[in-house]
Amino acid sequence: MSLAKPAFPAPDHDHGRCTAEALTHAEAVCEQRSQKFTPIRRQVLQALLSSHRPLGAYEVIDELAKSMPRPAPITVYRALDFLMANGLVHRIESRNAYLACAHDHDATSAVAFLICERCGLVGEVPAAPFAQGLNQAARSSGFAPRLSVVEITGTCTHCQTHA
Amino acid sequence: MSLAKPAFPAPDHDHGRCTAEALTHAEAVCEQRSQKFTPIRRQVLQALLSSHRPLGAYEVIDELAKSMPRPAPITVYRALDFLMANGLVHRIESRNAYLACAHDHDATSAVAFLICERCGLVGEVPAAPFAQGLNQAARSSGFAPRLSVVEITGTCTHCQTHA
DNA sequence: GAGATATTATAAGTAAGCTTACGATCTATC
DNA sequence: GATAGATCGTAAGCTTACTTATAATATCTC
Ligand SMILES: [Zn+2]
Ligand SMILES: [Zn+2]
Ligand SMILES: [Zn+2]
Ligand SMILES: [Zn+2]
Repeated sequence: MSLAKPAFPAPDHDHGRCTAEALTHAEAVCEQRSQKFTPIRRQVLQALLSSHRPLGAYEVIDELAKSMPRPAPITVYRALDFLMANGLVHRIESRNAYLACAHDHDATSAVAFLICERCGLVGEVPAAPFAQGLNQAARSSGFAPRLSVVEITGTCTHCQTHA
Repeated sequence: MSLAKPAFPAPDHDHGRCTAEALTHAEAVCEQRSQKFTPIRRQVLQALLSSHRPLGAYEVIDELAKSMPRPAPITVYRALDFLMANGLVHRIESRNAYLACAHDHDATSAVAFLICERCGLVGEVPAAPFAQGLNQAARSSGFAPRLSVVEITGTCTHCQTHA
């Protein structure tokens, strides 16, 4: 509920507002970039926003099927591609799944994901604090890093206290 | 060729020796743990060792099919599970693929993977130098990290110089 | 309002990743 | 040498992930 969103979604956060803000943000981003935030793109984003869990493409389809004629895979993939290209959705590599980005971070700035093994929720933290160490480790091997995937599994605060 | 293996496999390294050492190491590990390094497990590891590229399960099957009756998926998955459980193989999450571990690192110590976009080779670097920063970033959100997936794509030394 | 461009719908298909089920064999261990 | 546990073979099937291809709309531009 605070203005600065926490890295990990609190169980008691105002998710309605959380969703609304994300949609508003998406509209703004598309406006800014002269990109069209079409109905299907909005619906896919809404499906992902329904939780802070990453959804596989077919889970998105299932989610959408609840409120519309079941979309074809290609339809969803196109929307996901669009949303990712515009920094509105992240792909969680270790899950082959997609997560709505609830933050207003720079599209180029790297993030790390915190994946709770117990409840499945996923949070984002900025990678800036440790990105340098990461890149340095790569460069010391003569490797030129371009994109880093950092996905940390563990237990979130809430699940730790409710063991 | 040096004793301390480089993080990224050099194009001119003695791969025969590299493979032989990895197999010897695997034998030793299994011996130590009273685990059986059966023929199929050895063959799967050898298939992965044939390159420093991560192979998908079906690529492993294809590789094995060259020198034996085509194994069933389950056969390969069982062997992969065994090899991973014993720290002889890593799973590259961003590729859904498996990589033979050529290093003698502690099974519990985290590693990061360097994935060359051009040649597909993958190197390992110890995550120790930046693991602390990583864990701290997670803990600052009250998150208890257990396992980190760090996969860095970019360009390896060799491919940089041979643009 | 004609033509170009972007987006979506429809249909079908490919292939990877992984599992379930069950019987056979092999290997300790008593 | 009987029993239990581990491993492997065989067969089949399921789900997810993603693509190709083509036709239909919608939107923009002149
Ligand atoms: Zn984000
Ligand atoms: Zn949790
Ligand atoms: Zn390793
Ligand atoms: Zn390379």
